[in-house]
Formats: sequence, C-alpha cells, structure tokens
Amino acid sequence: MQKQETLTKNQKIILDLIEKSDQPLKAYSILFDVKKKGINAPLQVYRALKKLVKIGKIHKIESRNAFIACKNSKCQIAKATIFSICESCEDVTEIHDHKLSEHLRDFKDNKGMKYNKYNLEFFGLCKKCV
Amino acid sequence: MQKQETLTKNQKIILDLIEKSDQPLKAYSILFDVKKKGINAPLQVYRALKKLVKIGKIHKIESRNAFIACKNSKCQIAKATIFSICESCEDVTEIHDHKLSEHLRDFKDNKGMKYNKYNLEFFGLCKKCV
DNA sequence: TAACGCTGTGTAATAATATAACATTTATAA
DNA sequence: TTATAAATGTTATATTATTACACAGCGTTA
Ligand SMILES: [Zn+2]
Ligand SMILES: [Zn+2]
Ligand SMILES: [Zn+2]
Ligand SMILES: [Zn+2]
Repeated sequence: MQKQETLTKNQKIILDLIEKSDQPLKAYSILFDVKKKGINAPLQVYRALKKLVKIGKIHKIESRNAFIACKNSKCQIAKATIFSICESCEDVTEIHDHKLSEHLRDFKDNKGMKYNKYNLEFFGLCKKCV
Repeated sequence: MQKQETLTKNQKIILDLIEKSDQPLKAYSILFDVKKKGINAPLQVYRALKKLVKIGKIHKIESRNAFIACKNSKCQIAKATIFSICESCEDVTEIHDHKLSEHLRDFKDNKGMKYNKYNLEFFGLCKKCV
C-alpha cells in the first residue's frame, strides 16, 4: 500500500490547475491564474510546486522551467522521468518505455557513483510539425 | 573532415575560462571573471555561451543552469549528452557510454516523433559523498 | 497541560537567470 | 564592390527563484 499524501489547500489549487492542462505550465503563469483563489506571491507557488514535485504529482521540465502533471501512477516517485519535447510547437509528452526505463535504471558508470534519480529529455519535431 | 569553427575574441575568452574549470560555471560567475578582459554585460556572455553550445564546445547542465566544457571530440555536435551529477558536492561528469548512447540514439516512441537531440542527467552521490 | 518539532502560511524584499531593442562594426560571400 | 550574415557594445527590462521573518496548525511526548 502506498501512503496517500494529504495535500494542503494551496497545493490542491495548484495541482488542480496543472492537471487541467495537458501541457507544462510556468510558475508565473500559474501564479497569475491562482491569484483569484487568494494565492498572491511567487513563493506560495514555488513552495507548492516543490512539494508536488517531491511527491511525484508533477514533474519539472528542466529545459523549459515548466511543470507538467504526471499521469503515470508508477512514476510517482519522481525519480525516473523521460520526456519528448517538440522544438517547434513546444508540445511535451511524458514517455513510458519499459525497455528504456530498465536500461536507464540499470545503468552503472565506471566511477562508483550511486544513482537515485534521472531525467531524460528528447528534442525533435512532432508529427504535426515535421 | 570536420569544419573547424573560428571563434571570435569574446567566444575564445569565455571558452578558455570554461575549459580551465573541470566543473560547470554559471553565467554570472563567468561574467564576473571576464570583466577584467573587457566583457561587461550579461548579454555578451550569453551570446558567446549560445554559440559555444551550438558548436558543441560546451554543454548546458539544464538542471543547474550552468555550462561545462566538452572533452569529447565525438559529441561536438551537441546533440547527445549524458551527465552524472552528485547532489551533495555538485560534481558533474560527462558520461560516454557506447551502449547507452546507442540505445538512446535508436529510441523510437509510438507517436511518430522525429528526434534530433537528447539530454540525460543522472543524479546521485559520488564515491566521496556516499 | 505545556513544550517541542515539523510543516505550512503570508508578506516583503531581493537574488539569480536570461532576453529585447537599438546602433554599430566586422567577417564572409556573391 | 555590394550585400548579407554574424558579432559587438550598451542600456534597459523580463523572467525565474530564493531569503528572511513572524506566525499558525498539528501530532508527539514530557
Ligand atoms: Zn511521471
Ligand atoms: Zn510540434
Ligand atoms: Zn560532450
Ligand atoms: Zn559528491
């Protein structure tokens, strides 16, 4: 059984917003949207984002400084993320590929480093933009 | 034969600095260091960084907003980068693993997306920090 | 109960990262 | 030569993210 996190009011408001979008949202765009719900300052947004990332409800797209909801119950540990990003329309999709995930999970370098997380971003052109 | 890029003065100054460091440097720390050489504004740094990334002389560590020199003549296309990052001491190493690179290069999703680039960052604890 | 640690809140200020706009200069190509 | 692309220098500004501080709520435990 997985521990069910209880989200606070601010966290819920922000998660709701991100989940309603199928594309990544930026922190200040989130801030703009939640002002009507009483969230007034950047820090309130960043604090909620940090928690949501930590518990795996959302992921940060590092190359875009944006946040997207995770739709895969299996990666809610936030430790293994793969995305494809269209450099033309900026469409982002989370990739779930068993073989690739396995390969990455099992990767060992020759420096004795102990990994506990990875993030992979593929860039290219989506079908619509080719 | 590979086309040898001719770097401009600013680009050379900034590449030199980054190559002398074995760890990633941040843009404003670079700016601070090159002020004595007549580079005065952030934009001058960011323009040089952009070019150097484009020609593969340096890579951006996206999760850290920092830039590291590429020591591998083979990835000077800047299209296929893998890094390991220690979350304790922030040590960054570029990884060259033939099998993993091959796997990533050959990866195809089921959406018909055409990839031309990827960036992979592993996080964990290095030998010293375990 | 009271004291404590932990997490979250609200607010203000500020730090850190990155780009826009403009005039000019330099390098390369036709 | 002309023209065209790439780089420069400068000022201003936009965007992203954190520090600092006072306080509130909650569960643990002395
Ligand atoms: Zn996910
Ligand atoms: Zn697209
Ligand atoms: Zn490289
Ligand atoms: Zn370390």
